[in-house]
Amino acid sequence: MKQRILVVDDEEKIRAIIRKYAEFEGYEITEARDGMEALEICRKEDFNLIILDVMMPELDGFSTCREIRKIKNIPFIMLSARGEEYDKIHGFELGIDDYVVKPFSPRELMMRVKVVIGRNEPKGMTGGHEIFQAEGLVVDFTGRTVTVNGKRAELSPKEYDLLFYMVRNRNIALERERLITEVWGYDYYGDDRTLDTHIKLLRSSLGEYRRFLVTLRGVGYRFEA
Amino acid sequence: MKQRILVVDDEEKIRAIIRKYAEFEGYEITEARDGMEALEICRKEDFNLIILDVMMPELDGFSTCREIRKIKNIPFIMLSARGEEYDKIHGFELGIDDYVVKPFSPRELMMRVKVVIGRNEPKGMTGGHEIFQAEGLVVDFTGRTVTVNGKRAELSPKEYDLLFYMVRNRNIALERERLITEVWGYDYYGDDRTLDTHIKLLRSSLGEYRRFLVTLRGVGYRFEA
DNA sequence: CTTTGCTGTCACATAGCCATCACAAAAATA
DNA sequence: TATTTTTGTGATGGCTATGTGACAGCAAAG
Repeated sequence: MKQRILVVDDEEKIRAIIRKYAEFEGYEITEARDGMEALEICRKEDFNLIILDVMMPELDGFSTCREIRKIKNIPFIMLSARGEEYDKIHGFELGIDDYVVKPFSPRELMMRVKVVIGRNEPKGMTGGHEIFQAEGLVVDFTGRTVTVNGKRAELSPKEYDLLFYMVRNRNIALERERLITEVWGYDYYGDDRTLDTHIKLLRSSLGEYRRFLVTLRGVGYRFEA
Repeated sequence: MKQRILVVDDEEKIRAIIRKYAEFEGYEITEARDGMEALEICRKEDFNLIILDVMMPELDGFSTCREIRKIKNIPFIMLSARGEEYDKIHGFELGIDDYVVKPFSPRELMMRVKVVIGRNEPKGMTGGHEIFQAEGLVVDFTGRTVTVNGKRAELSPKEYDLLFYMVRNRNIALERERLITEVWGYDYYGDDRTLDTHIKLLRSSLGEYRRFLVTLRGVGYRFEA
C-alpha cells in the first residue's frame, strides 16, 4: 500500500517539484493551495504525512497545523523561509516533526520525508537492525527473523544459520565444502546429503523466493538477489 | 531523573560547546573522543540520546552508529560537515533520527535534541513515567509495575529485571549468555536451567501475553510486541 | 524467632530438530 | 538412448535444548 502525502503550498512550482520527487520515490501525492483547502481535504481523507508551507494566504502554516491536529494525528514537515528561527521554535513547540528551510534541495526533503514516515511506522523498527531486503523477502539479522511478503516465516536454527551465511555472502559461488565448514563447523564430517536436505528445508521456508537459492551443479550454491 | 546524552566528537572544543548548552538545558552529558570509546561506554551505560560526529579517527560515525545499534536501541543525531549529502543519505538509511550540519548553531542543535528526545516521550513516556505498552500489557519502568489487561501483576524482583531488560531490547534476538550477564551480572556462573526457570515464571506472570516471549532455539529469547 | 516469599538447583518430561538413509529426479556424459 | 553422476525429497529415530514441578537455602519482614 502506497504512503500518502499531502503537499500544501501556494506556489504551483514548489508543489510540482515535490510531487515529481515524491512520486519517483513511490509516494502518492495530493496537493492543496492553501490552509483552508488542506483542512477541507483532511476532513475527508487520511495521509501519512503533510508537507506544509509556513507562509500562505488565507490560513498560515502554523494555524493550519493546529487546526488539522485537532481532528487528525498526522506528522508534519514545515517549509519555512530562511532566517525564521523564531518560526522554527514555534513550529517545534506545536509538535511538528521536522522543518526544511527554503530554498531546499529536493533530495534533502525526501530524506526527511523518509525519516518522518519511517519513524511513525509501527513495526518500522528498521533503525539499528541489520537488515537485508530483496523484493518481498526481508531478513533481519539483529532480530533473527525472516519475513516473506509481509508474513513471518518460522525457521529452524540451522535454517537461520545457513540463510544468514548465504545472504551475508550473496552473489558469491559457495562451495559445498565451504558451506559445511562455515555453517556446521570445521570438524563436521557427515553425510553428503545433509547440506542438500537443509537447502531443501530452507527453500520451502522461503516460498516463492526459493528462486534466490541457485544450485551450482558440481560446485555448491549461490544466494542470488 | 535527568536525561542523559553521550557526545562523541574528536574535537574537544565542539564537545565543550555542546556540553555547555546541553547542561544549561538540564541534560547530563558524557563525552567520548572517538567511536571506539563511545562503543565501550555504551556497553556499560545507557543514554537517552547520542550525538555523533561523522568524521572521526578509529571508527567513523556511521560504523559507530551501526555497532551501537546492534546492542542498544538509542536515538542518534549526527554531526556532518557541509556538502556531505551522500553521507546524510547513508546516515538516514541507517535509521538515525536527525542530523545537523557543521558549523551548527548551538540553539538549533538543542532544538533538535529536544525534538528527538521529546519524540520518544509521547511514544514511551507518560506523565514522567517511562512506559511501554502493547495490547493489554503495560510495563511501567518508572513505577516498576506491570499491568495485564488492566489488572496489576505482582512480579518478583528478578522477574522485573528480566522483563525490563527484554522489553528495552525488544525485537532483538537476545542470546542466553547476554541475558545472563546483563540481568544476573557479568560474574554469574550458574546453572543452565536458571534462565529457563525465570522465563517460565515470567511467562506465567504475563498470562496471555506470554506469547510475546519467543524462544529462539539454540540462541536465546526475544521479546516481540 | 517465625513466617513468608524469592532464588537457584536438580531431575525428569517433552518437543522439535537434524543427520541419515533410500530412492527419485535431473543433469552430464558416453 | 543408455549410463553415470549429482542433486532433490520424504520419512524417521535418536538426540539435544527447553519446559516444568519440586525443593531447600536464604533473606527480609514481622
